[in-house]
Amino acid sequence: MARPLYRQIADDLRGQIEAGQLPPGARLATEDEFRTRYNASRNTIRDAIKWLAVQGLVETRPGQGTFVAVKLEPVVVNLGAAVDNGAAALPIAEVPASPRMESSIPSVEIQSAAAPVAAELRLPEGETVVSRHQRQFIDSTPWSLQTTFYPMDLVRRGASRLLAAEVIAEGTVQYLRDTLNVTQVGWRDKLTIRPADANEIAFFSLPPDGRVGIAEVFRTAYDQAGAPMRLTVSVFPADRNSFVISTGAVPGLALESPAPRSPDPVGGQGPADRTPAIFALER
Amino acid sequence: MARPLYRQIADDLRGQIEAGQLPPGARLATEDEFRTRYNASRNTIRDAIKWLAVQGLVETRPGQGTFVAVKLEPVVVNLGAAVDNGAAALPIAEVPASPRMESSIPSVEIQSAAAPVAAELRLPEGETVVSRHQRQFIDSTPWSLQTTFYPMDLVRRGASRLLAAEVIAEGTVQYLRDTLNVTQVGWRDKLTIRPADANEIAFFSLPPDGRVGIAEVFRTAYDQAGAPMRLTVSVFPADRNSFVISTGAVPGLALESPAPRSPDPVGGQGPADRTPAIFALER
DNA sequence: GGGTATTTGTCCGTATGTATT
DNA sequence: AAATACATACGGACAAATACC
Repeated sequence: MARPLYRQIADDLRGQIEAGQLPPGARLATEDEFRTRYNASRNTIRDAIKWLAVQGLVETRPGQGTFVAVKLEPVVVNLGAAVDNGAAALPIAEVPASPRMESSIPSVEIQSAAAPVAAELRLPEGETVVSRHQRQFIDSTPWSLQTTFYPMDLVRRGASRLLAAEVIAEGTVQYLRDTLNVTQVGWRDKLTIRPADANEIAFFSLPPDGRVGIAEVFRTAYDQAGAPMRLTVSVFPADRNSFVISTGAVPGLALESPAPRSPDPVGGQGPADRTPAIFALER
Repeated sequence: MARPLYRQIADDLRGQIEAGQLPPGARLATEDEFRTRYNASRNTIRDAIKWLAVQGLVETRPGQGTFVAVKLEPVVVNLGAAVDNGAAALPIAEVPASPRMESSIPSVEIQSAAAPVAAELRLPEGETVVSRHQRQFIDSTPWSLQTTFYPMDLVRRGASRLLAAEVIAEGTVQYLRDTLNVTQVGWRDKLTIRPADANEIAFFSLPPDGRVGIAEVFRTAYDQAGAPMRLTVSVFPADRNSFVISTGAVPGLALESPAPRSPDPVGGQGPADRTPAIFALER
């Protein structure tokens, strides 16, 4: 047996899909039709289709049939300088009006820091932290889950509004600078891909077999003393998001050629704390 | 039927794995043992194991058994300012000596630009480009595939060494500045997750069912005129790499507190063109 | 190297359940 | 309610990969 039969069938179907004979959204033949077409048993046909399904090439819908997967237009998430440099400095073209992002009211919890959180905030494991969790939507469809952790010490020193389950209108970066003279001078983003958990599968309506990965962004922000002041963890379904980082002088996404970005010291202005990433649809 | 039997079995096994009863690397019982333990048919047991395998929780090895997957230590890929700002400015701790990266000799091709390449380089589709492809290894294990595209115009104007199938020792950024006075002033990285293709599965020795995604980084670099001068596409298996982006003043990964990064205008120094990402092992 | 036992992989057939039209 | 189509579950047989003697 050179290649297993179900793989030969899968490869044949893959060829038809990639050649465009079966465009995205098209319905494939039924399992029974394939059974006679390929002279194979139904289970073998199902193995072939499952093979393609795991790779995200097709999806099956009970009672309806099997369909060529539609490629999702990726949402572009900006990480790095172009974003948090202050909204005023952004070329307007990078913030289109059409897609509207909404955030849920934050839910606030007092937690003991798990190991990854403690490590990023340089706290002993188990230390008390404030967690502010929000769900984010684009055009009412779930887009990301976001949790920000603050050391409890900030609250003790007077930043009591971190405990309020409501949006801090001026942004927590501004609030912490006004209240405690704690200024955000930079941050580090770490992006990792990992399998989705049950919560994420439910919130994002992902296929239940967990084949769609999750992009998890840890944003650790530092104050003027070089100490971590917050950790924001954002998660996005990996199949519908891209992440862009601009460094140095980069022309805008739009047509005009902007002036090279002046290398201002990066301050904490802007809405960096409310949304760790400004987004833009592409194409 | 509340939940399908194979899912109940899978959930039971998942619980044992997450509770640590079955540590990473441990061998699970054989299908036959599970068959009696759960009083189910072999195919049902296999469905349960396949469900876990798609999620990367276990892996099966013919003739040997089923094993709890070992989580790979992620390699950290730096994107953004900290890297291309010039190697001399890097805290030494970020470039550990232990893991050694090797690159293959570049293979050079003259190609007609596919749509994504043409779009990034702002060329008409089908325009001629030079492609320089390299395979990269860490400690002799495959780590990334990298292809850089240059507009053919650069060669016509005199950068003929782009056609040589050999490493350009001083770096192509330096070479293009010396030869054509084309200076790299910035770049944009775009990271996308997509399924692995057959080539990538073979090179990286990924599980053949394509459940491991690929992180694809498009780095478009711009010259002093704001025109794209090169496009580097790097691909990494998504299950064993993290990506970090530092913005503003960020303390080094090590213990010492470095001086806040001075906002120098970003030049094209350093090995940015040979390796689009400097790496560091973490933990 | 060869042979054998073990274990997973492939393939078939059948019956019944569940979701959708 | 009926028909259609995929999902679950069982059974069996043989192939292929691995380990061990």
